Amino acid sequence: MGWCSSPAGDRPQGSPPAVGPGRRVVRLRRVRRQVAHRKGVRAFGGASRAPAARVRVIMQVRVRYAPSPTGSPHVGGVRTALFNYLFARRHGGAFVLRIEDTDTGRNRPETVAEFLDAFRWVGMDWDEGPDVGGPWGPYVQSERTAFHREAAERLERSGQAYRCYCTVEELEADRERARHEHRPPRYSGRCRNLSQRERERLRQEGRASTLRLKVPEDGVTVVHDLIRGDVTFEHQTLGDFVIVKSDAMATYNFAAAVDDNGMGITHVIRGEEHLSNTPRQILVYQALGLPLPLFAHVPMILAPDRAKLSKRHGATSVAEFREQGYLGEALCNYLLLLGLSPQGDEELFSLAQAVEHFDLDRIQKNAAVYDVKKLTWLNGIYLRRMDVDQLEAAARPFFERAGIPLEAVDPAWLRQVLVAVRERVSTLAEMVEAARYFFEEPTAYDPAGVDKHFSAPQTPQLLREVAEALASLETFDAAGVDAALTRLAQERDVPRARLIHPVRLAVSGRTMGPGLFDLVALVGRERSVRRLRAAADRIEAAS
RNA sequence: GGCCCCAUGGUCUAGAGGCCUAGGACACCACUCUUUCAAGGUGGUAACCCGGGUUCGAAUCCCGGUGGGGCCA
Repeated sequence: MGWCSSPAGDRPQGSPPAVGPGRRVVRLRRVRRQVAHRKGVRAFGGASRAPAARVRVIMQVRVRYAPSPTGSPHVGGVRTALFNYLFARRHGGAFVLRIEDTDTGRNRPETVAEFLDAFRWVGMDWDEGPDVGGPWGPYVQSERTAFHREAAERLERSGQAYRCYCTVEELEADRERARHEHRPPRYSGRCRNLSQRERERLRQEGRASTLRLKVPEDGVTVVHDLIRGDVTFEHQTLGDFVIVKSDAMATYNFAAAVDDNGMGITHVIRGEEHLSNTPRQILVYQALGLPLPLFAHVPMILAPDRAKLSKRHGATSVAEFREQGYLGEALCNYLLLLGLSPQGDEELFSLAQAVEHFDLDRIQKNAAVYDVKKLTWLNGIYLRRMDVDQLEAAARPFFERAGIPLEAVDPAWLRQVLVAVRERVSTLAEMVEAARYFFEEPTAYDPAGVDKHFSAPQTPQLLREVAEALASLETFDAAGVDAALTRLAQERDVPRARLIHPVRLAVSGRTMGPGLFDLVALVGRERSVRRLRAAADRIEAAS
């Protein structure tokens, strides 16, 4: 059968023993399997039921990310998608998106667009998906129910699955008993060997039924995980699990297996939370006589309190980061750094560069806690290195949203402001606030600054003199402002700093910001002069 | 409760038995640059979960414990 699993004692040839696979062994095995794969030993067919048909084709890598549209995409999901994307691009394969919308209760169809949006924003594109279509569709699970039904019927007909008429109460009681007796809470098998007559009688009673897969009572299923090595599950602990619910919908494990096969997926790369489900899916593949894909379970991302990510942890949804002024490229870089280590010490790289170096071998096994501070640091770097035109485009919406309309603003001047201001901020949202006084009159002066720089008795007088000097300046630019202030400081025999600090506070309302001469030059002659005089007035009025 | 995964500073990580006096990054602290604040530069504080083995030698391999996480309903 496939390369990934085997009943007890029936190990595929060429597979090394499961005992203590060191990292090195794992890698060797990985290479070997990859080769088998490349040779295209077996064709992955759509609904193909002829595993005997061996076609020599170059096997194309096909991976998928399959989100459930039940909420906003969060960083963990996006990172998993990123890994899939990288793997596909690295191996010249196809990256497929499939929407798993069969959990009808919690579905929010409108979030599908959010997912696509988030993926595009971090820089991914995909070869097949609900929006672009493709030859292996449909790409929405609820439209694939016919495949699930067909597969289920096949299993029922062949006796590999059976109808179970147990009621919820009965199952609950079983589980309770198992818990008391410290046994695994698996299905009792009560309906497994029902006679034709008994089954008929229960049906007549009007009992709802589920379809369960017959799991071999003994033996094990081993998952040959590309990241974790061999993981063994005893069938004893699995029990006959439900593959079709009483409402005729396929369960997750069943639908996922049928669809992954039906869409020609060769590598299932997904979050670690699915590792425990994998033996069930493997059992489905085997019952159906389908070749197995390769599995790789990537570690999860945890919130700072080490719990699973959830809304109460603040910004974990990609949309929130975006609204706070993080850059898609920066988030992408950060997510890649979480759980994946580049070869050298260089931590800055683009998605395209990551493709060059991507290797499942370098994915960490343990869950990672995300740290916004590092993301923020990275974002600042991206902000500072960003092309100015792109910076302008990215920043505009943030100004508009902050109530600073930009229609009347000269784009060239805007870009200069952005460049001056981006040196000292980490996000676009911060940038807007840091730049506010370039667009609006300062409404208040920094209180600490007032104490420090407005308290000297001669300050109002000096500010007025600076205003005069600027008003009569020949060329109003940074160098001119610099010269004017220096000259005035000499004439009044005060240190330059005695002028610079009050002027900064008067013109910007703040004690920090870009170099003062650039700042004044950018604010402009008119407004600078006006603000200097206004500050002088206010100081005098207050004393 | 059963099963599964995982374990290097506060956080992300390097580490494939001797290159380890455990390396890098964020954060933190100090210094430096400077008209302010940042950025930059320099330096610093800080980790192999615990206990047993195996070995001449263990962060690294094995076993057990502890802790964290996940799945099952």
